Amino acid sequence: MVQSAHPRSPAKRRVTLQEVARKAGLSPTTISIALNRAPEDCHLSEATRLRAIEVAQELGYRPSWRARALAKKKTFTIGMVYARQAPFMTAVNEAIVTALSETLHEAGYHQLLVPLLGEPDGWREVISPDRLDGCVVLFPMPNQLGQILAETTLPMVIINMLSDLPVPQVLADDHDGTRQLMEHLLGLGHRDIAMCFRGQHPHYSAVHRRQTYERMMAKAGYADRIRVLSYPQPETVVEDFVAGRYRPTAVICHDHVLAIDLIYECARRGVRVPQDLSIAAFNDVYPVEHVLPPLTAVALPGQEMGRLSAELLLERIDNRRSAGADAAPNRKWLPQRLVVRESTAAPRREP
Amino acid sequence: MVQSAHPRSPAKRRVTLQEVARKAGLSPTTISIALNRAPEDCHLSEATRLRAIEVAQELGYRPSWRARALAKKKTFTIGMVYARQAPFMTAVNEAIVTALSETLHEAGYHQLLVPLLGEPDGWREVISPDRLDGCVVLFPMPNQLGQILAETTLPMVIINMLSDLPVPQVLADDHDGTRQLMEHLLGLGHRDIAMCFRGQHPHYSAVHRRQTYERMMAKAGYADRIRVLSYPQPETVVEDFVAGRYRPTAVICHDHVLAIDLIYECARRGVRVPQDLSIAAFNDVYPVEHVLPPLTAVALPGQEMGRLSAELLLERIDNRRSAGADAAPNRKWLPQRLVVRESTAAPRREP
DNA sequence: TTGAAAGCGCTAACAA
DNA sequence: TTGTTAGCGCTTTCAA
Repeated sequence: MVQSAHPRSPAKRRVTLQEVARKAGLSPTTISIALNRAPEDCHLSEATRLRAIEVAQELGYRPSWRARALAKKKTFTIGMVYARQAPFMTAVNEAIVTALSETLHEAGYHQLLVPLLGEPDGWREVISPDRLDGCVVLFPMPNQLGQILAETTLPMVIINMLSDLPVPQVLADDHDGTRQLMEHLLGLGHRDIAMCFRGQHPHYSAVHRRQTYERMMAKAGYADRIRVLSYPQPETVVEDFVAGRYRPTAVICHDHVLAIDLIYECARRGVRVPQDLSIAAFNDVYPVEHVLPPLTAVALPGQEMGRLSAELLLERIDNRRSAGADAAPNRKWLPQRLVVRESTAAPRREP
Repeated sequence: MVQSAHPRSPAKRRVTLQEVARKAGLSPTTISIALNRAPEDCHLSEATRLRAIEVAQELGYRPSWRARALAKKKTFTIGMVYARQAPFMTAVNEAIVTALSETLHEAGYHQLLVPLLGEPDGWREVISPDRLDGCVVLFPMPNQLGQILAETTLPMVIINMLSDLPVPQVLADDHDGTRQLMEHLLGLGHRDIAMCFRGQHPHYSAVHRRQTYERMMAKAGYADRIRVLSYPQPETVVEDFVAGRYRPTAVICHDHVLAIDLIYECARRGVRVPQDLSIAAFNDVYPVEHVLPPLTAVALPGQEMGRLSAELLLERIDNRRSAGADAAPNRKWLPQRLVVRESTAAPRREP
């Protein structure tokens, strides 16, 4: 059983353009053009074009990604830069990353995970035009990253963060989201509305939500009822409520985790939601719809943010517009959507 | 203010090895060796070695990742291969991916996202030794992927799935996890224990959990009380319970989403957990600890799975052992951990 | 101990 | 319309 040199695994050597060219009796250049250029703008005789394609097919030719990357100075790779652990799977980022994948895939790009591990010098190594064609920066952003981003010429887009860098920033319109939520609550007849945070948040969403909350309370004539709670433990809110120290009729939570903790603390202490207290949250992600009662929430436009980010990035990659090409930050505020569920209702009539 | 040719952006041309060599009065080869080899096994005079490093430093030399990839036939990139999946699965994958990132990072590797979008031919393009040094396959795996994996020589590891491919598979020991949970429930005095699935699951976890459940019920003398529920809607379980059609004292849910829906349906219908019914789940991920009552759950060893996968992969990349080098699947079963919380308790005494 | 030369496999400017 | 010639920037024999 002489198996002519390949016993079982034919040791699959790569077929190169050279070989296709030789076999076709054409030059590598010609093959390259025939294979890569669209029929219309490839100035080759139809005969040679087809012959090139045919021979390539016949030999099972597959272009070498590495060689192409070197020659074209392009890796068709976009870095997903993030500090937290695997945020690309995290609830809020999931929709963003999924939409990014889809849009980038259509354009022939892949995503490289760039978790900010180890020393900043290592970050610089990968956040570079040599390794990537562009990058997307996700929340949160460590301080030392700013310097690196400022120095590179790599095209980039910053998602869900405010930055002074002169690059596109895709953001959620929290002023409008909060306005919608406040209108909903005010419309139900609430006057004692509190806003609740867990600790400090330098994030723009915290600032904007708070600003609009306070502005709308004032505009509705309830300036004296403004209350921004910032407890380390959500239990405190319910304890105060039960003890009668502070009894709002509605609480807006800065995020879904907080709201879910609060809703369960209410259940535990016998505070009925929404009869005794309405609860609303930001971030319409699992499991806000699966708790009792299902939460009214403002949804981050994750899909739109992902798609727009990809488009902005691809646009400036195509235009060879690198970082620093813009004079100022270019901020895109995307609208949020209020999803009303059972956790908010009209307050009980005042005694 | 004559700024000697660079107004602000010095148009940063890349510094090459050639240039460093010229400036140092040495050859590119020497510089390359001085920079990349460890001092001990780089047979260069200490003087030249230091000179090379010094000049490289001085010129701000950074090796070209693309050129190196071409020359060394290595991209230091690992593909994360996954199909679009139920959102709740991402929570389970998060720990796995995070641990993978850390271990791979230490070894100098990055991760490329390989969502299985578009046509399988496109998948083959990227799941290739030209583009990647290895890949990790995550659950679930589309049928057409099997063929591609079987044909490539790319080193790989399959996570949380059973496959006939002769490659390493990192799995959770569901027999043991279920045993722990069953011992917990039987120890509490439960006899009418049901196991609940949402629809069909070809996944090994469903099979193993069920097998061990049935085996242990039988061994405890409750063979006649075995009940495997597979309702499309979890409400049905609670409806039956309330109507008295079937009243188990404990239910084991195949996943946390199901358990949370169930716990919530119980609250709605007035079934007290755990007094009337104990509920336990698989997958110890958010928010099982944040619901009322917090759920007893079996934790998938995500971190260990991620780390082991990375190690197995790196090992066979180093050994140049590619797919097909093994004769049979190499399955690693990692232990799960039972986390007891408040959703399980002793059943009420029988009337 | 150091360097010359030949790849790695493709693309792109320029000729023919 | 096709082919020639240089790169792309580094690594790696192998010779000096």
